[in-house]
This record gives sequence, C-alpha cells and structure tokens, in this order.
Amino acid sequence: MKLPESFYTRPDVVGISRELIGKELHTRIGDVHTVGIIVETEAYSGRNDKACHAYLQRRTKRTEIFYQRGGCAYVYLCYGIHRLFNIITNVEDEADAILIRAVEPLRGTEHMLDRRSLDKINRRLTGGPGSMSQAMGIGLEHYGESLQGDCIWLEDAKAVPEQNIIASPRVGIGYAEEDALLPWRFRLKGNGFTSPAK
DNA sequence: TAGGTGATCTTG
DNA sequence: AAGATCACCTAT
Repeated sequence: MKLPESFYTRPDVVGISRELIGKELHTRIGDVHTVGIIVETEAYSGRNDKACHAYLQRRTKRTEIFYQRGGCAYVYLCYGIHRLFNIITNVEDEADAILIRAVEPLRGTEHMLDRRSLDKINRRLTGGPGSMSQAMGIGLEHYGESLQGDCIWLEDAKAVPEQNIIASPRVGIGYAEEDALLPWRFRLKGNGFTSPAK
C-alpha cells in the first residue's frame, strides 16, 4: 500500500520526518524494482528555516516544486556531483521538504550494487544522500514526480519505537546561522547505514 | 582532511 | 557575465 497523499500534506514537517524512519522507499526504474528502509532524514521548513532552499518563500526555477501540494519529489544537484532526493510536504504554497539521507537495502540489492559499482553491501552502498539516490536509481529526471505514481513511492512498515530514533542537528548547513542548531535530523538508532554516531 | 565538480543564484 | 556558493563523497 502506497502512503496516501494525506500523509504528505500535513503541516508538521519535523514530525513527518521522524515518522519516515522505518518506512519503505520503493523505486521502479524501467523494469528494476528496488526497496530500502529509510533510516536517516532531515526536515527543511520554508517558513522559518534559513537552511531551506525555499526560505522566506524564495521562488526560483529550482524551488518551484516546493509550492505544490505535498507528496512529490524534489531532486537537485549538489556540489556538481550528487543528486539529492527530497520529499515535498505540507499544503500548496507552504514550502517544506524532507531530505532522505540514508536507507537500508531491502530488495533489489544486486541492482543497487550495480548502479554504485560496488561488490559488497555496506554503508557505502546507500549511506549518505548522494549514494542513496544513486543506488535507488533516482536522478534529476524525477524532479516533480508524484509519489502516487509507479516510479517512486513510499510504503508503510512496522512502526519504530520512539526511543529508537535519535534527533540531532543537521549537517553541512553552517550558513543557516542559529537554524543550524535545530535538531531536525533523525536517525534509526544503531543502524549501520546511517552516518557515524557523534 | 582536502579537493573535485557543475548547476544555481546573486551581484555588478 | 562572472564568481561565490553548496543539504557530499572519495581517497590519501
């Protein structure tokens, strides 16, 4: 069962980011179906978060998608190399997004290894947003894609107990000043595919 | 721990 | 039109 649009259109982007831990991320690229369990996310809020690309309703070609109703993909190129996959949330004109930073491989691992040119399953395969996207076959062509379609979607899974989720500050956003301290990054405790514990 | 990489955005 | 910036990864 795909998570319905109503899951994404809620206003609490931080709460949704926490709920995403443990859910299944599916992609079907051509005939290849791959699945990963989401183990690390970060929340970005357009209204009051300097780290968000759409901070203060900033509108550019790249951020257009933020203003759509929640439940679609925001993919962009970072450092000229990495494709970063985000999920747009909240209602129309409220610009929130969730960066998916890491998954634990569940199905189609041989295709993930192939896409990453690796031969062993470890954190290098799907840990870190750039690696995760590459392993799942997500690219810039998926910008704006609906998560109700047959290309990228999420499915519910066994709930993760609250005490197994670690909240901490986000990484790589020093320019966001005081907002860089917000504990808006969520990780599944003890999972080997997330960033190393601090 | 340093450097590569290129689209996007801002400034002049 | 040019230059600074950037939510990262990999290898020494």
